Amino acid sequence: MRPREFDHDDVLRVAFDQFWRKGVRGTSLSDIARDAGVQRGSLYNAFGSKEALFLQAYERYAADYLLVLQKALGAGSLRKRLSAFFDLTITNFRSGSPPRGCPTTRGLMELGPAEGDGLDEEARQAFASLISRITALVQDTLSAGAERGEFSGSPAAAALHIIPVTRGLAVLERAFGDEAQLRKIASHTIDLVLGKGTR
Amino acid sequence: MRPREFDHDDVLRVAFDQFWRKGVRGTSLSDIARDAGVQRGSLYNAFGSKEALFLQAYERYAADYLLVLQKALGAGSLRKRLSAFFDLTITNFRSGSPPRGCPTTRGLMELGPAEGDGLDEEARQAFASLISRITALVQDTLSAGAERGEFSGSPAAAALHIIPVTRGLAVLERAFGDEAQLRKIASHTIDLVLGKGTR
DNA sequence: AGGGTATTTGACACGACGTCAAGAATGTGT
DNA sequence: ACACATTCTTGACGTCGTGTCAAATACCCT
Repeated sequence: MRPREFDHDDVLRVAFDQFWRKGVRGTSLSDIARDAGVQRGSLYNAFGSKEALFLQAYERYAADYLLVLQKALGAGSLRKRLSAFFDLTITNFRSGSPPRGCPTTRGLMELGPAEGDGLDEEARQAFASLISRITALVQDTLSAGAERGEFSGSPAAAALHIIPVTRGLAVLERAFGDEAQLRKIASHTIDLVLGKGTR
Repeated sequence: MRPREFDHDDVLRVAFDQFWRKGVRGTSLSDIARDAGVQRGSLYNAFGSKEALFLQAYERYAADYLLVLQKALGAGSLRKRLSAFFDLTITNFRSGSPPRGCPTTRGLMELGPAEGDGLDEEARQAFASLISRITALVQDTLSAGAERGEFSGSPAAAALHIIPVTRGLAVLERAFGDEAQLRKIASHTIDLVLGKGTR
């Protein structure tokens, strides 16, 4: 066996950085190869295809991101936890300059189920999986809050409400790029869920 | 002058149908040309570029969609109007088989601000414009409801809350394809905004 | 009828994805 | 120590998509 001349994880990191900044369709394997100091053909040999490379890079990101979220949601009052959740969400897709947006949301729209290529069903599942896990995390947080008397509604219903808001924030970020607006919506949503509504 | 051999609007309709089903990046001008019975070069001559063609087709869609929305939001109690709004939203991106999703959300992620090409700022503006107009429409609906005593909160704040939810629904539609879930979230959001929260 | 003008048409350049065969470098068995 | 098998690397190739250009074409107008 001939050994690899590059580090598998390094390539994954370089690749995801590009995918995040320029989108999957907007990033060519030549770009990644140049940036990683690897020949394009080696990428095909090691990962199989552009989509497979993206998926591996994305799974890495998703696992890391979940850990960060989990840590941030583990302390403080329920309000503080929800606040931290939204803050992390917004900070995540306002990172970089220009802001890189939400890779999950963007990926879903770029690679999700398409007519013809039945291939990207696997991609859809990867994105859906991260969203599901985040939903579960938020729901657990709400449940814990309910047990401590900080919340008196249905954790499942509330989580099912919070998640689409965060997905919507990702869309609005890209449409308007107005971080203050995002934070306003986030804080308003927390108020609504916790019971200090628009009334 | 030599007259056009095809109908400008026909091409726009055919093009948007393809863009909607397969995404902008996933639709080639050859596809559109074949489907419209036009030579590819003629499209470049008439519209300039793929993105310009998409933008014209999208503006047509946006104008039509706004009219439909406006009509649907014009009658009934506030609750009925909001319900009609969400229903139309969901029905819109559950249309077709497989469901075509939300062209605005997908377009934003496919064509929004990207590193390098400063060109698609125009596209971003088109998407943002539709979202803004829908926001204004919802806000007006809430204001009218407030005057009639059906709502006692801030129309601006409530609209700013409802819109990201609809954007989030577009994302979840693509991630899970579960229409029942979307409708559940919608009805829950109405309850929250109108004051029957999770409490 | 004829000239000007815009449209059509096909060829071309370029870049991207993906495949393939041939070359190169290492571990392994004798 | 040497040869072999196995994997990685490298460059060439095919295909498809975007966009440009010049030549051919068909119509309107005078």
